[in-house]
Amino acid sequence: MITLAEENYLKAILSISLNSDGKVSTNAIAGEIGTSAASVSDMLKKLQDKKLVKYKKYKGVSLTKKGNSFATSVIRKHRLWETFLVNNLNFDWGEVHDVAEQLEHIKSEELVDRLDAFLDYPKFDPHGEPIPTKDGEISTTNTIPLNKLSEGTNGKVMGVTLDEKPFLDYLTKLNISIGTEIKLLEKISFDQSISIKTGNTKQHISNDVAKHLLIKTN
Amino acid sequence: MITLAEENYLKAILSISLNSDGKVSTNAIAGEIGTSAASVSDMLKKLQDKKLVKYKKYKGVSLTKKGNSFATSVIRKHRLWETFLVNNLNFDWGEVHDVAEQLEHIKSEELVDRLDAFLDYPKFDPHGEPIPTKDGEISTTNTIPLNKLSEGTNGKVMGVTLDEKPFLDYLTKLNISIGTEIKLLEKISFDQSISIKTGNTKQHISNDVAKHLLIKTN
DNA sequence: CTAAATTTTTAGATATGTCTAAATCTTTTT
DNA sequence: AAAAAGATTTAGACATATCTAAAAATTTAG
Ligand SMILES: [Mn+2]
Ligand SMILES: [Mn+2]
Ligand SMILES: [Mn+2]
Ligand SMILES: [Mn+2]
Repeated sequence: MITLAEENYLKAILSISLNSDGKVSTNAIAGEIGTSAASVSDMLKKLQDKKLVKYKKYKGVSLTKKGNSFATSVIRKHRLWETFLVNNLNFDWGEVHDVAEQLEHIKSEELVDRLDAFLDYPKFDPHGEPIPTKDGEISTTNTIPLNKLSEGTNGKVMGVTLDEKPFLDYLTKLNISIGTEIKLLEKISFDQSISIKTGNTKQHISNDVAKHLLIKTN
Repeated sequence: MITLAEENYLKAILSISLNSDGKVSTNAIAGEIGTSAASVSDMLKKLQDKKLVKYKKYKGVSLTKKGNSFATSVIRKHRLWETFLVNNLNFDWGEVHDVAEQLEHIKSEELVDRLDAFLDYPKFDPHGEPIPTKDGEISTTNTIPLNKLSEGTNGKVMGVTLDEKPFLDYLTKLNISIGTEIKLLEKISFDQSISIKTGNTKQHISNDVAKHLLIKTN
């Protein structure tokens, strides 16, 4: 049996390796989970014993096929639950992440399958993040983070890569949500902050915000 | 914070005290949870420290107001989830208990409220068991266990007091579900087994089965 | 290529929840 | 009212998951 803590470590390792390449470091995992590097070291040994990761001391870690499959399944459950919460229980997109962190650990294949069917096999969650299929496929989209676009480019917000409430509340305040058309007006080289136009209003946002907005250019 | 294990103990204490009176014994809890009496002793001390139970060594335990409120809330969540699983995800009534045992521990008041509204404030779960209201009211029904009825009585099945799969599968095989009209034909004094008539068919069931069927007489 | 800085691991504690075996308390028999 | 039986608690272990502090390895700088 795989425990809740183990699931969270596997998910963290997958998340990190999707946004970087090569082996995942102990410190990166500690940062992602909000725990000490010592705890991570301990856990990596256990995951190694269970053949869920490939781990060489001091050399970082990567998921085995089995580990990747578990991690993907947890992300699938997380995103399906988020979709349910927003679509059916009328939660706001900023309110669902914490509850989904709990629901993702409910163990029942049948439940996930039926929830998926009930939701009519959604491809993306309320944050525009792709929902892995039952057999572990994660669809990739040809989107670019807003901060990587060049000045003058037009595009549409397809998703966000952070689903914490303060961030999403700020986006709501900026009148930005999935589907919003955005034009990148100007990039300030001093701090990489960005001027954008949405509808008829100009706004200015930090690089930290821009990098979490996935844009599909027109 | 109340832990998952603590919630299960409180729920067990409430369940037992609903079907008996006076203090709840250590052994009864151990039996209900499927754990050792030693573990129960340990836990009762912790629950006492948290003011969730009133406990005197060797003298049994009872829930405080606070403990009762938590326990009721867990049962409410359990039954709401079971209702969701049957009504919306097309689970059979025998398949939902184990998953609900997990879902009942998800912590989010908002979630429970919204689920309740989504289900349109159901009063009973798929097994005919009453769903406590948000403020902890558990409706009582004027039903009698089938084994307590006298010969010749007619009635309707309003609920079951056991929701394990083997039992519910057997009921399905007997063509008995909630709403089924039953006539008690004969009680055998030797083993308290019972002859019944449902529709046009006569069947014979044990006392063990009959006692878990709640009947409303016509 | 050494020395300093950083990262990672190990050592030793702590908290939770469980177990078995032994001790103690309570209830039932005789 | 003692002895036996039964219920309950305590004692001592163990597994999981976490932490801080110290040691060791690796990486980066000078
Ligand atoms: Mn999320
Ligand atoms: Mn999401
Ligand atoms: Mn149930
Ligand atoms: Mn039920």
